[in-house]
Amino acid sequence: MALTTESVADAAMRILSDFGLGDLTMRRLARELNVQPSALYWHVADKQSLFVLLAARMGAEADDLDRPAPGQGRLASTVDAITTYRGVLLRYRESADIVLLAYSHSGPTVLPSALSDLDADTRDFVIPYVLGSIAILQNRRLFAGEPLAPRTTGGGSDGHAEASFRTGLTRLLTG
Amino acid sequence: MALTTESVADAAMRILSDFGLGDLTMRRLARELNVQPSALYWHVADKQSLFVLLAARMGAEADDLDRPAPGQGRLASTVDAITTYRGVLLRYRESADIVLLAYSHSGPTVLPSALSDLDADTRDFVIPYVLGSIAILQNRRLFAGEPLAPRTTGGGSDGHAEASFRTGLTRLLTG
DNA sequence: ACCTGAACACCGTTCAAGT
DNA sequence: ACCTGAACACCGTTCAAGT
Repeated sequence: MALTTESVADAAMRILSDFGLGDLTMRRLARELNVQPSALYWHVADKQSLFVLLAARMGAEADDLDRPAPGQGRLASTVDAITTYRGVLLRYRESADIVLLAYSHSGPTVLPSALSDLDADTRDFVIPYVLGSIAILQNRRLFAGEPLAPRTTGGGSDGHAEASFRTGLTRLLTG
Repeated sequence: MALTTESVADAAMRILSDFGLGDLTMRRLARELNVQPSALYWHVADKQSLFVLLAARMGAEADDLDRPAPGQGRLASTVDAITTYRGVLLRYRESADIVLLAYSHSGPTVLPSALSDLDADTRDFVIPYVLGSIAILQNRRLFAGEPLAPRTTGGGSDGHAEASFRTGLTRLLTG
């Protein structure tokens, strides 16, 4: 049952999706793993670099989910892939705050390829839009306070919010 | 020298612009004001509602600065006003994180009129873009770590970052 | 009405020491 | 190599009690 960087990140992902960012503390994480808080620092430099790990995982998760529909233009499949990413982030409570930090710190490597493959100029206004939209949505949910929420974990669409997201995204991508 | 909600907010703005969000704690704030931490809670409900106060101040500050240039179209003057707001936020280290929280919590009232006057549908993709862009820029600066930084406090333009910001903004506003 | 003092229940991180 | 134990320097918030 030895600790690894992976097992630490796994536990962190679970805490994040089940309880949120407020409960994702190094001490809580250690408790969950039945070790002393100080043990974590052997496997991870500090909390910030744990965030980078988590962000990269969510990016990879979106890449895995994303098999582009055939007979689709470049624009449409990019919009779809980014929307898939949005769906992934929405499953991890305040993930957008984490990704925002991690991206500011480590650059596009923490993002899914749908975003990191864009040319640098496009990235500079698409990424803020994507992360900003999700962050606001997630913080709104946080304040709405769902103590035992009807978490729509099902793959269903998001309704108006998702449609609006796609509209803005399309405007930014069609310069 | 009695404490007021305003004097608390004033001190908080000073700490934010001089030292950043990491130093903006209730205890530090109390120390600066020569009172016990508990004294603050008579004037402000909690830290979150202090953030709402700060966000509203920055919105108002942008409104004050903004005298629209004559002979300009609606689009151009909106872009200018929002760019002015961006300039205000950039003077308060990690302000975008605060405004993001405050906006998620309290809605468009904490924003400058250039943003709150937009119709609801436009707001839904412009505001995430604006706050996301500034948040990323500010966090990048934070990690770049300027212990005794050459803070470009002068009113000079921001170069590429500002130009890119305006481009994206224009795309979003011209549906 | 406005503030102090003391407490409660926490944080992230470091580091000698153990195995 | 990997982890414990103890410490350091903090947090936000509450609440009885003082003036």
